[in-house]
Amino acid sequence: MPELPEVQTVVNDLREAGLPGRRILAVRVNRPQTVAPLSPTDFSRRLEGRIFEEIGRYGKYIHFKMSGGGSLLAHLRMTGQFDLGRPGTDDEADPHDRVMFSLDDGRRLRFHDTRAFGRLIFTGHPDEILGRLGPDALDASFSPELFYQRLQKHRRQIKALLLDQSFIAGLGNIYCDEALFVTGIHPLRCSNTIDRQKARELLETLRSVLQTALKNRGTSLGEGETNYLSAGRRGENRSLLKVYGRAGEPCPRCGATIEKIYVAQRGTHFCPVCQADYTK
DNA sequence: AATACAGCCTGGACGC
DNA sequence: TGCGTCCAGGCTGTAT
Repeated sequence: MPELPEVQTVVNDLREAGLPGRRILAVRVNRPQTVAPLSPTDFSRRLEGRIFEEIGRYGKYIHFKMSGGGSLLAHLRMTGQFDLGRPGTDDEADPHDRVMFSLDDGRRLRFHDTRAFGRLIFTGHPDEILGRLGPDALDASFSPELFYQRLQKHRRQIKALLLDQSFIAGLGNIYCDEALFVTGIHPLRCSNTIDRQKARELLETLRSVLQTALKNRGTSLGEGETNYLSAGRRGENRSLLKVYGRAGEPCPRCGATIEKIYVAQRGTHFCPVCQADYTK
């Protein structure tokens, strides 16, 4: 499931595949909800003729800056994938291709999304959406001191807070569990009980976990079509996960049994010994 | 302010 | 083998 490293991998792959500079000749919307709130007709009309100029990322959003000043914001949610390849025929139509862009070099950019949670938003004012997000987790100007100050402003379960995109942008369920384990912080610990030193350690660990995952092209968990892929390739980070998806297995650090609980309605994996410092 | 929960989806895992 | 049931998860909107 795409979090920051997976989204950044998609951005890198689309850049490398030469999407920047390509002009959209035609847009086909197979699932109207994917491009809401615009209608399929408006979405298509407003994008046809524009050139993909730059591709960036903020949090889990992909930000395509288009010629003429508009922006296409893409959120992959659970199963969204971009595939930039040769044009296909209708015979090969995939029922999960939600939107297709025909490009001026004969290729086709497909937005494939099995579970259909993903969104493509065309807007002239991307800041209205991106401005609601907290600092990007990898933004170097987001300092440990600022992170500490922001933790102090809330009295929330630390994992719930890290998952909140308006607090810090880019983290999801997998990398939160991993970073809390490495730092030895219980996922239910109250955010304002984390001291300056521990806050610094947590932010540095989060970044280290994300950077490592990025080097491995992210985490693919399963084998089916809902599995994360970019440029047709799996992410190779799964074997490095220490607690996520390992409930019932021994902790790699102390040998205690990894537990699974629910925090903010998400499956949460942790070691009850290494992360025992639970303070309400 | 923090939390809970339904809703959006559907493949895949699991149990019988 | 085949069928039914439930789970996974990001995010939004609503309720408590």
